[in-house]
Amino acid sequence: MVKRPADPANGSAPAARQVPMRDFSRSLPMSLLRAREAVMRQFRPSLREHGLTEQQWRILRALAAIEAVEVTELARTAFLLGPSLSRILRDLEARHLVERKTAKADQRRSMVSISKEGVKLMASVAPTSEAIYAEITRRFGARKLAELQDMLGALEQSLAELGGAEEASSEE
Amino acid sequence: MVKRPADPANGSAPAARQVPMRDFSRSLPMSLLRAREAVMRQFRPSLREHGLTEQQWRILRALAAIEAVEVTELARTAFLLGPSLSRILRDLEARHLVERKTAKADQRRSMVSISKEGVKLMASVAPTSEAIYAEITRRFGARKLAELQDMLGALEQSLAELGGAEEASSEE
DNA sequence: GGGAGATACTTAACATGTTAAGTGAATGCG
DNA sequence: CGCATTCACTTAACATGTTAAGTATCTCCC
Repeated sequence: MVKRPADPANGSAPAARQVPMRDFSRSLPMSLLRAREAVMRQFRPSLREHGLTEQQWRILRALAAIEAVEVTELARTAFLLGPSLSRILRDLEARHLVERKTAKADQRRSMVSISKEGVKLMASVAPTSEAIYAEITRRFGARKLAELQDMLGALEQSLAELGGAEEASSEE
Repeated sequence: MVKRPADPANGSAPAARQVPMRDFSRSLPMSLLRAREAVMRQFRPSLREHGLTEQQWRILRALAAIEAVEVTELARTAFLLGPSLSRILRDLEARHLVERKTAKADQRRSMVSISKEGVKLMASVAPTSEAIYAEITRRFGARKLAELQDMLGALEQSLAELGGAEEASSEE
């Protein structure tokens, strides 16, 4: 707790304060990151008790709403990159929480679905999860929450057209 | 592009549609995640061209504003966990982008500062970075952006008091 | 002044993010 | 038909997220 007074005379003077930029802590990415972390911090303990990570939970939730999906489609729904999903599915399958079988019409595709055990696990997690979400909603305000979600959606839209990778010029 | 018609008669019926929950894609964590990803997708290519990851850039930015900081304080500013920061600092130091020296008064602490090379690198990245940020602001609207940041801050506040880990009961 | 406990990191171990490459299976077209 | 492309994943490799241990210092109090 002894807040030491910085001591700038600590040797040679470092080369700082020379590139003026927006206050870092108020940048949009940081705001979004902190907000999301604040939210997830509420859920993680509960998920952890049930042996699930955030991403595994996302996958189960995505699967719970449908009969079966292709891996690629699931990746889009759960917002995971292919490689991550590939690994996680391997593990979830080993734990018998999801099932997978190759599509008959196209041997490249595999259809993924949640298993009975998976459903059971979800049922045991969902109540707590919903309760936490409800508490968050209560604290922040349902109206404000809806408003926030709208703005986030609008932000996504604004940047969707912008693509996001075509501007490299000097290398390759 | 051949949108296959789901084919639910693909064998045994999977066990889905039994745990009703909010529409997954509209959950707050997902909204925040997607929004943040949409934003970062704009910055990553530019950072990558300069051989920096998002987190490395965060660290440099945090350091640019001050003379020197303790690692713990830097972790808070750059919003990184200790272990991540420890690894990244090791690498940034090896690349001579940051400097580190143990505090004289307390051998446990080390003071981190950005190097001249680090400043130079920042100077070469900052313009593009600022331009991208400006474009995002233009597209989404400066007013809405400020409003969004306010809401995100408010959300953090709402959940700050809630702590975020004291509710485990059955284990340990 | 010496040992218990708190501090400030660092390591370790495992899971995911991210990009690139690899693999086997469809497709298109000459 | 035959083969180059495209597709739908999976592997690989490296960086970070996340939690738990480990290590060296410091502090405090008897």
